[in-house]
Amino acid sequence: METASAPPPEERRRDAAATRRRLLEAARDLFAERGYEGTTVRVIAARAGVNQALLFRYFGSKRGLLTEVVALGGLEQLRATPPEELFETALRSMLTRSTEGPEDRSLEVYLRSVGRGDEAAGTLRELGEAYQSALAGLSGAPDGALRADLAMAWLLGIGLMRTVVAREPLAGADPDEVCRLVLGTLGHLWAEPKPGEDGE
Amino acid sequence: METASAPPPEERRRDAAATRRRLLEAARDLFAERGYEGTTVRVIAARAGVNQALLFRYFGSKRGLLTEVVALGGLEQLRATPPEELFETALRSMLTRSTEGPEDRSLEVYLRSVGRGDEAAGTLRELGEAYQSALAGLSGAPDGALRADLAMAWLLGIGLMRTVVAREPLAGADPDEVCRLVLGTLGHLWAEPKPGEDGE
DNA sequence: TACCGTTGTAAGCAGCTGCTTACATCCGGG
DNA sequence: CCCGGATGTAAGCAGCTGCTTACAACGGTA
Repeated sequence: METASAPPPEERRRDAAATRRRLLEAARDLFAERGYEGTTVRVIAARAGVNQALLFRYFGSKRGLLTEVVALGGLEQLRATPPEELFETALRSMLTRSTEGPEDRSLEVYLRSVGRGDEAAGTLRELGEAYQSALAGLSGAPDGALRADLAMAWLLGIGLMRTVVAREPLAGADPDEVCRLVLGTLGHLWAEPKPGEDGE
Repeated sequence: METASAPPPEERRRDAAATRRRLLEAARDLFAERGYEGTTVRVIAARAGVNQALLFRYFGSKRGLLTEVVALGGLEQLRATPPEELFETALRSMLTRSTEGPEDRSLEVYLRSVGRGDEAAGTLRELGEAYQSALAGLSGAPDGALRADLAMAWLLGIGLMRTVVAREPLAGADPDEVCRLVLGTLGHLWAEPKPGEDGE
């Protein structure tokens, strides 16, 4: 069938690297959609079109898979995005379910995986702290970290409300409109003065 | 010990009503702390000091228990609270883990139980819509429902961030301070104009 | 061609989940 | 007293979870 003149990729039938990548991509999307605990290894393997035992061969555990997913495009891409665009980027990617191209889903993965227990704690905490310190600088206030946490909390809540309860009008709202409302309001959070202090 | 002059309660050893109530209270607290899916029937029964089979005798299913928990202090107490105090009341009860007295935990139960799937959907959706319409009136804007959703999303996110990831500084922050920041910021959400429209 | 590590597969493990069943025990009314 | 429904208990069900094991099949190398 295929002309043998093109040697390189040619769809190898047994390809560990490709299998790893497919698992990684399936896990990235599923974790972002359903959270860590809401995603089963069987579903990950199925979406990747791979036997689930291979997940454990290549990543050791479900937790190990999460670690690699987060490490993959996560911290690095975070550092490449200017802080003032960080929140809007994350919010927009959370509001649009397009999922095309290698977007930065790391914040989304983090926020959606936050639910329930210590299972996913360690790895995700690191990513969360990185985002926290990036956002903290946006407010001149000395409690910038707290304000950053509140902003992330809102992001988390919006994501859950949209995809999990899917309640109208939030679920079907125009992303631009939601973005405008949230970003406009958050501007005031950064500026809100501490009690007993003048502005910045 | 006890004078026999008071016949009525006297701690009956087999008391269906008391057992029901203990299960209800245990479930209310646990659902608020861990969410619906994060709470197992065995844990509920254990905290209530009751055999878990009785949970099914009295409520039919875990879902049935949730329905009664929500119906209990939920919608009724919601209607008794003026809308402008609703958000602050819910936020405060979420920020303080005191858990003393029969507080209105209904919004907390709702928000914490929102995670994952359709399991708890029906009953909780009703409660959520009641809160939504109550909050929607706070903004004069025609998209008040959307803004109400966004406010509830923030509440949900703050609760999850505090109890689940327990990340500093949000986890240990002074409730009054958090309250002030959030309420101050939300004031701007109610006032934020729609594009192409003047204020209200 | 014969070999052997790499890759893929099927089955099953223990532990958890919500829920059910069969059975003790209490206790008020006859 | 004693019977029978109400109440409480122990055990177990099927189905799910993350994970492991024993084995088959491929394919580069010697």
